[in-house]
Amino acid sequence: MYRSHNCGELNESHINNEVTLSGWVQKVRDKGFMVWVDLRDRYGITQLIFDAERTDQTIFEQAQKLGREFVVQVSGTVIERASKNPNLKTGDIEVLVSKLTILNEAQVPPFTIEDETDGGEELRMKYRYLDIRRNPVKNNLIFRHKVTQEVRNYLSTSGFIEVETPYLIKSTPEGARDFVVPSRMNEGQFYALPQSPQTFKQLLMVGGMDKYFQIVKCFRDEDLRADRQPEFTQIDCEMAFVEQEDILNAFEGLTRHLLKEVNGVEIEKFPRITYDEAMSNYGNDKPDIRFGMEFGELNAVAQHKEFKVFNDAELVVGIAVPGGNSFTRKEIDNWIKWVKRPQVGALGMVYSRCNDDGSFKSSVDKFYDQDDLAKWAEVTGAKAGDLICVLSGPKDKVRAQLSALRMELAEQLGLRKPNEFAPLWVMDFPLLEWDEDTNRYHAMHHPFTSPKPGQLELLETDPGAVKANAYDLVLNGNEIGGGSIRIHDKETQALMFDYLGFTPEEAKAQFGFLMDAFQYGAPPHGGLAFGLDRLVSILGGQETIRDFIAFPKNNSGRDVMIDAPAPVDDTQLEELSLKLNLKS
RNA sequence: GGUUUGGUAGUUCAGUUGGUUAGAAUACCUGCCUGUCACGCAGGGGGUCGCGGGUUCGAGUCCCGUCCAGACCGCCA
Repeated sequence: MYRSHNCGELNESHINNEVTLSGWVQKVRDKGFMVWVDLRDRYGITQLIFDAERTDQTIFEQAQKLGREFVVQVSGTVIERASKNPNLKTGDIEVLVSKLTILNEAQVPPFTIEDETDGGEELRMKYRYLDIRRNPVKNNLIFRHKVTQEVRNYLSTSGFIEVETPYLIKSTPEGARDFVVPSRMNEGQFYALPQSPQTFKQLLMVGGMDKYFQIVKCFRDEDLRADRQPEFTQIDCEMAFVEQEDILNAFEGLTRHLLKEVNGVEIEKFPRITYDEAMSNYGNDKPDIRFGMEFGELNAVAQHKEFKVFNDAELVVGIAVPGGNSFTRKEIDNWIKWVKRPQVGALGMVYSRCNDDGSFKSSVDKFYDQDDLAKWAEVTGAKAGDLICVLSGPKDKVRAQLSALRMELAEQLGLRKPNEFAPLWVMDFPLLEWDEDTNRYHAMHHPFTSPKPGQLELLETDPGAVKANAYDLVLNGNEIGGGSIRIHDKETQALMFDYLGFTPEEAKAQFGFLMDAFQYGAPPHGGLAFGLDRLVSILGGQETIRDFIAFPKNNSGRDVMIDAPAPVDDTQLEELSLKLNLKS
């Protein structure tokens, strides 16, 4: 028996008990006459004591030689501490060791295994198994387990069935780049790893599994970000015989359940706004509504003077920065510099200080008088002490720029509080999106999304204006889920493919199986998929999803621990009938 | 593909205008220490300044190239 108890559970009630513990050596404090060892496992830390008087001499000397992260097994008596440590759950007791076994020695780890480690990101990733011993990472993994467990509980209780779908499927040209897998048995042919189980879950609806979910890995071969991994996990859900309202209710229920069970936060009804409202009020289809700073469109009150920059702009739009009048001139200049960075791309920024006496001082006083500026304040909702920041330019660009500024300002001002949760639904997304590169429309969500009733005709006249039965669930400025009511008849689906530029042959070759299925009694259906990694990290109040993934990939899609990807040897290539054609 | 920041001891970082033997903290090793728990005290070892080239009497420092890492833009139906 390696252990009778774990390192987190012993307390005063165990005093005088004989116990056996196993774990890692966190720390050795050798005072000469006594040696204390902090023994750590998943559950906590228990202090071991070796005493020159009470402990056998060979064991005592052995204890003095223990190193960090040695794996040891000890047996001994639980005793009351002479000086207690109120910061530790087990701080009232210690174990007077009578038997010590070194199960495995350890090299000195490359970084400290402590909550505040001295290790950098790269090193922690390379030795991730050591990183996982640390509380912050360990607790995140446990937190993730708790979330997925609650998801399974809630959905199962609601009658959903978890069904696994295949990982080796077929590549399609729409959407993200596929990871491809060569097939040995089918020379020259490739599987693709799924970007999502989208078509399979629709086929499950045709199969009559009217409430389906799956916690499933998805794969996209695109560049990474702090919140984006090439393999990631979705909570994928689909329901048959439902309208949009049913789906929103079902998954608002799930989200509410998670917030309550995991975070102890109760939220009544999630607000709903349309995509168009989100864009005009926040410049963004995933607004963070924990703080105000809503956009105020200033065309009507800023284009009547001789200021050419504004007069020539499609959109003049501003936000009120709460307390922003306390910014120094230098700080404001830095913000102007910030919006002019190529990543943001604004040409400049106009500002107006809202003084406490009700007066205004703007960077364009030459053009605008106090009455004008008062109207700006009214439109942006600025109060005394605020700073109005105004950008102008082409509508779509300037909205994106001001949105970036709004988020960065909120971040710097500490308005994005991690323990505050503000979910909302963004509704009525456009069905199609113009693609500059290919010079055609492509599906904003995916090609299986149904248009709003009666809008199919608009496809002929004004395709960009067609709204879809599509919705996103947004939490604290992050898209945590998205879905739609699907097309479930062959004719409409064929029409969609046609509009998206598929020839009938291409549509048949790529999605024939789906359209075939639609001919055999496909029920009306729709669903939604949550990004689990992101959801967990937001509920956990942290920014990077990597800290909630046991073995994440780095910025270039590499696993630095196992050093993947890596070349394969020639016999493997031979077997797969592949020949490399390297560019460098 | 682009913008940007960084790479110096095991680790995290400092290193001024280009100028003596490249420092600090921490980790590690040795010794001491009668209740430690961020233990303390004394001592010690530890460096291809990412790599290659250039400028210079002299380069961690300046220039060019390159590799690696981070953030962001493009991209992510």
